[in-house]
Amino acid sequence: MPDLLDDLDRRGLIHDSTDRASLGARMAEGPITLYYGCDPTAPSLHIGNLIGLLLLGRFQDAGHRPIALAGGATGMVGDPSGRSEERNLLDDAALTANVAVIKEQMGRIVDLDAPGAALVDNRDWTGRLTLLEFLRDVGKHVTVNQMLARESVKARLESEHGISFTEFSYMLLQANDYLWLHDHHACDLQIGGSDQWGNILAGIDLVRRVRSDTVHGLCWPLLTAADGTKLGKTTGARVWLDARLTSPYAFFQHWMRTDDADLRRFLAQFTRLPMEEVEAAVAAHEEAPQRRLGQRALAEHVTTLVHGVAEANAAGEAAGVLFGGDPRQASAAALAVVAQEVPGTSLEAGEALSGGVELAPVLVRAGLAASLSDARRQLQHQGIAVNGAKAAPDRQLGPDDLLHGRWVLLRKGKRDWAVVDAGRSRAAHDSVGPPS
RNA sequence: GGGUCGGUGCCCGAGUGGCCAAAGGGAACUGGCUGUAAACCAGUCGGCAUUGCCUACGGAGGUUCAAAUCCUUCCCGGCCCA
Repeated sequence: MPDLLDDLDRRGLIHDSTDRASLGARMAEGPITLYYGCDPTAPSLHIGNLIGLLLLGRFQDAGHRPIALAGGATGMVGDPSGRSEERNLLDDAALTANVAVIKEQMGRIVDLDAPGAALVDNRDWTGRLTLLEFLRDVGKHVTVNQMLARESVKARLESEHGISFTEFSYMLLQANDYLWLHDHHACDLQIGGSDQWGNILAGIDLVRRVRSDTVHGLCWPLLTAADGTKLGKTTGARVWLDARLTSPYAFFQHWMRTDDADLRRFLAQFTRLPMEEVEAAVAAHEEAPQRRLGQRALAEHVTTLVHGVAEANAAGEAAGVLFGGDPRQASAAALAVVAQEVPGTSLEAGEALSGGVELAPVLVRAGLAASLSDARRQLQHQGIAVNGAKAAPDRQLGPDDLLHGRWVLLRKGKRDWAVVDAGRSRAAHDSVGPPS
């Protein structure tokens, strides 16, 4: 087994760390307890959180003890890091629901039932902390001068939006988490994205001041895709771990579309493949980039990790049908798989194929267009294909369009597919419309 | 609390009575070229309707034939003063 820190280095996962040598020495002594926290600001984690969870897993594999923290308390306050504006606060019910989802998702990626591992919610200890205790036990150890020096605070002070006292206090809550975990779980390492570095340092300082103990921090570079956009977004929207928000098929496709330039890094950071295999996969890919072997390997690994083997296979199979060749040649069984994976709709009452069905409203229902205007625009621009063949702007759906007597495949642009299912009632089938 | 400046479409940002659904940039979408990639070129980018209507420029009122643009008031923020 190679040295863990060296391995992380090769994967490009170490952006910054507290004294590397002493951290290495501490890890060599025996199992270290480390934590990674996610705030429940949305109803699901997204692929950006995957790095941290996987990292917990990497440490676990190396014999260390991971703690996943759901920020039930910090989520109420809102982290100003990387934010140009004040956050909107979530109400209690939404927060509680989000925490439940996040906990489940964390457990899916990391084995939190293993001995030494833990899943915690910082609301459990922060919720009962009184204001006076907080001011005396935490606030007293931190100078406002230091807090003002933090980049995230500075940026907000200079912006016209300002920063509320609530968000300004955020770093103290997170620092207190570290202290609490250090006290109760002997946690000596906190990991996070580089945007968390300031918060992590605040915790390390607090532990040193209050307990005179040296604890560690490690952060990975905040990911951006090769084109400079923030990671975790496809077509402007986040890629969620929740299958209801991002279907396994869409999830799979997100990775299939990875830029060649990002392949090595993503394989290294989003999969548990040994680095030798990552290098081999990249080398194989570069032999014949047009075969997209690297993207496929990446998509299969990550989708399996998040949604399981069965879903990953189904998504891959559906992609094979859609991108393989002429969908009119596909078997009924293959189309059934596609219909499961791709967004879909069915015919409305009153829409009879024999009479010809207007395409635009169907595109909207299937989620391929945002509005009728948008749908018409796409048709006008030759952006829509029916069963793989470009559709004229006045194209209507008729009985001859049914594949295997049941399905019509619609495509927008090169890669967005949807299926019209004439064999099912609409109510049971609609599956469009995740939040943004 | 006082003064002052500001709140524009997904984001940034012009516009300061009609020619404004609102310049420009970014993002996004489609087409072309490709490898379900990148880069590049072209088009699109509030909604409904096939050249007309509706909804929009922080909220609510008002002035006017006509307001994102003027007035009143409320909410939110920056800066200065207390």
